[in-house]
Order: sequence, then structure tokens, then C-alpha cells
Amino acid sequence: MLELPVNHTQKRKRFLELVAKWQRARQLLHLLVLIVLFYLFMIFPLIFMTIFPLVCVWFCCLNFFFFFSYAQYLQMKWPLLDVPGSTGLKDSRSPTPGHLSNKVPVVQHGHHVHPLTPLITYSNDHFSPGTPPSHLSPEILDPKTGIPRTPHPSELSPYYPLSPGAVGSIAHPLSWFMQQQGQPMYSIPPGGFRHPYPALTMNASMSSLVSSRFSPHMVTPPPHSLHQTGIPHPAIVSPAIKQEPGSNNISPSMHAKSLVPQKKEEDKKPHIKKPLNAFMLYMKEMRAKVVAECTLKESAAINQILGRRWHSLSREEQAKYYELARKERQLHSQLYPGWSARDNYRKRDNKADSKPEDISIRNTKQCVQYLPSEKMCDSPASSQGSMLDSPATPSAALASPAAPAATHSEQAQPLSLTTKPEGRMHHHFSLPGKASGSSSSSSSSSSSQPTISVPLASSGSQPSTPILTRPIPFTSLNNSMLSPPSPFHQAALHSHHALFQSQPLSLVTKTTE
DNA sequence: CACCCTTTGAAGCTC
DNA sequence: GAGCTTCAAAGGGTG
Repeated sequence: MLELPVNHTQKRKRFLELVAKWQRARQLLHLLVLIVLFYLFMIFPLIFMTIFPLVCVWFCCLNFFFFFSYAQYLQMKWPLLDVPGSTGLKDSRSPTPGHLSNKVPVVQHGHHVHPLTPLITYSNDHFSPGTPPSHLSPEILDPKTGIPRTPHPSELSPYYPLSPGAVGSIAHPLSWFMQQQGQPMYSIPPGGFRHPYPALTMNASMSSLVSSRFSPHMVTPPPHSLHQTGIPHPAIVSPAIKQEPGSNNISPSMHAKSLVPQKKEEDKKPHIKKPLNAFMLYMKEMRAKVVAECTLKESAAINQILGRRWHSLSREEQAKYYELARKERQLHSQLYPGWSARDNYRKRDNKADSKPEDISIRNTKQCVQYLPSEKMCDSPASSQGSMLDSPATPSAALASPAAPAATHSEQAQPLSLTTKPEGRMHHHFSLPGKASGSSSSSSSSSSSQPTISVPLASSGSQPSTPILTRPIPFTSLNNSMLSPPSPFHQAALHSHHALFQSQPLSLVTKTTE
């Protein structure tokens, strides 16, 4: 009769001893883990940053789960037992029995709280190494829509793609540039870019430029398409990849027979392309959008639309592309210090030789009408009126703080798309010997701009319109011309607009002489 | 299959 | 220095 309670108390005592041992072991384990983690934190901050949160979470969960269940188990099995692990659960104010007191000099924490919890916050602010800072966040606000735009999937377009109709949902490919507008543009060291690895001396904008426009996927990276720095550059086009017309489209046997070794060496040279200008960059970005908005797929038609939209852009928007183009040129010049645009001249010798013959042929192909499709899908801002009312006014560019550096070409701004052919028609009529005969491009352009021939024929007595014949450099504009609402300017534009309206593009065709 | 078309801008060339 | 020419991208169209 008396042995039963004795046995019971002994059993209970033994169990309590077991619990105490486990408690000490657990505390020792805590200490050990703390030491290890602290060591890791001091020695391997990088590892700490990545692994430690996981370890902490794991340890916390495991510890909490294990002790919670164990305490519950003890409470169920020994209702009268004062389980140390459950004190915190039952009542934190309940005194702990002396025989269960902690003799290990470790601060006792609640089991559901990790000892390092006060030192660690699991907020994303501290444990989001992969999250870029706000100024590097890919999400930017669309200046037009105000909607945050997310980065564009790289598979859509290699360069500056803008998904069709998704201006508000896709990050501007120039976001890197937009976000840097407030910063010094070029952090070129005083010694210049003579580093053998220009990429190492690039600033952020440069590197992003390389990673975007000069992404290696554009060009298969054969050895000869690598820059001397080893950096593949899309501007380098191997002759094997992009064959120069008339030079590399020859069969190997013909090549061996007809070409001089020097010619071979020249052909083996990688073809370094020109850096893209502002409009090219704009086209690269907006082409996909226009293609998706319209059912058009002809690049010529797309380019016409893009040309009008380009003029409908605000000065600030254009300035972004001008600045980007400037960076492109700078980077290009740094990557290829000895390169000149002349190097790419006359690559198409047969083409140049055959130009005079092509004029007659081209004159027969000038009735391609893109206007209906453009009317269908072009933005409202690029209507005929908007071409003339486009913000492409010189004064705006001058006033724009983000305006590109003042190169005369960047400042030159066509007043209208319909103005350039007029000048070319001038050559077509006045200088037939050279302008119309020596250049296929100019002749094609002149012949391809249908609005001019008729207005000139009908309004040949308008010598006052040469202001509209070519892009006018700012340097050649006086103040009266720089001011947009100039009566003269408006009158000229109005008359020009009237001419344009009197001869819609869709109705006018090239008049072959 | 090579070239054209079409756009704007940059740079080279010519006079 | 003005004017002209070439090239850069793009992809359907054309011979």
C-alpha cells in the first residue's frame, strides 16, 4: 500500500531529472548554435545573409514544435507535473520549482521565441538581398500613364522592346537611363577610356547599355566577333553571320578564284556597325508595339508610323533617346577607338554601281500606300495635324533640361515629315545631274515621298517655303523662328498643312518624269 | 536570295 | 560650311 506512492514519487522524480537533463542539453544546444551562428555571422557574412534566416526559421520552428508537443505530452501524462517547458505556455508568472531551476548560465527564453529574435528582424527590409533598392527597382512610372511598368521580358525583343499596347505594363527599356537622369551622366576617369577592358571602367549606364543593346545574344560569339577585350558586341558582325551584299555571297570556289587575298582579309574583318541613333533606338523600342497595334508587318509602313510618332513625341521624350544615342556613340567610340563610319562605306560596291539603273525601276514602285493602315492604327497624336503641331519645336529642346548635348544634328529637327521630300524634289528638279542621278537613296526617297511633286508643280511660285525644305539646325534659327507661335512659322506651317491636306498621301503617287 | 522600301540621325564626303 | 551620301534596324515584298 505504501510502496505505490513511493514508486510514484520516485518515478516522478526520475522523470523530472530526465526533464532537467533535457533542459540542460537543450540549453547547451542553444548555446552551441548561438556560437556557431555568431561565428558564421562574423566570418561569413555572405553565408550568414543567405543561410542564417533559413536556419533560424528552421531552428525556431523545430524547437517550438518539439517542446510544445513535449510539454503537452507531459501535461497529459503528468497533470500535476510542473513541466518547465510549459511554464511559458501556462503562466509566465508561475514560479519554477527550485529543483528545476536553470543551472546553466544561459538566459532562458520562451521556447516559441528564438533567442536571437530580439537581434534579428525578419522583415524584408533586412533580408531581401535580392530586392534592388528603390532607385534600382525595375518598376518605374510611365511618364504618360503613370502606371508602374515592370521589366520587359527579355524574350520579346532584344533591345528596347515595348510590348504592343502595353505601355503601361512594361518597363521602359530606357528605365536605367531615366533613373539616372539626375546623376552625372558620365563618370569617365580623367585619363579617359583607355583601359583595355572598357567594361571595367564603365559606369552603371554604360554597363547597362552593354547588357541591353550590346547583349551577346544578338551576335553569335565567334572568336572574330569578339572585341579585343573579349566582349562580344552586336555591332560586330562577322562576315559569316551577316554577309555583305555582293562581297560574301559568293561560293567558296568563286571566292578563291576572283578575290584578291587582300580582299579576303578585308572580308574576314568583323563588320563593326554604326551605333544607333536616337530614332533607331526609338524604333527598336516601339516597333513591337506598333506591329501589335496594327496588323501591319511591313517594316516600311511601320517605319512611316514610327517616324510620325517620333515627331509627336515631346521634347523630353525625344531627349531621352538622344541621350541614349549619345551614350551609344560614346560607348561605341570607347569600344572601337579607331573605328570610323567610313569603314562601313562602300561595302556594297555593286549596289553603288547599279544605282543609276535602279532609278527607273524604283520610280515604278512608288505607289505603296501606307496611309490607310496608319490611319487605322496610328496614335491620334500622329495625325496629319499633329505632325505639324508636334512638339518638335526647337525652343522646347533648348528649354529642356534633359536635352541632349548640343550636336548640330541632334538639334536639327525636321518641322514636318512632309518637308524633307520638298528639298529633295528641289534637287530632283534643279540638280538633276547629281542629286537625282548619283544617289539611289535620295532618288528613292524623293520618289517615295508622294506629296511633293504635285505641290511643287502646282505651287512652284512659293519660294518662301524653303524653311520647310530641310531640318533646320537650331544654330541657324533666329529667335523669331525659335518661338513656336511665330506668325511666320504658323503661316508657313499652315500653308504647308493646307498643301498637305490638299494632297493626301493615299492619293498622290510619284510622277515619273 | 539579294535587294528594296521606309523612317531619322550621325558621320563622312564633295564642292 | 552647305549639301549630298551612306549606313544603322526591321521584315515583308519583289525580281
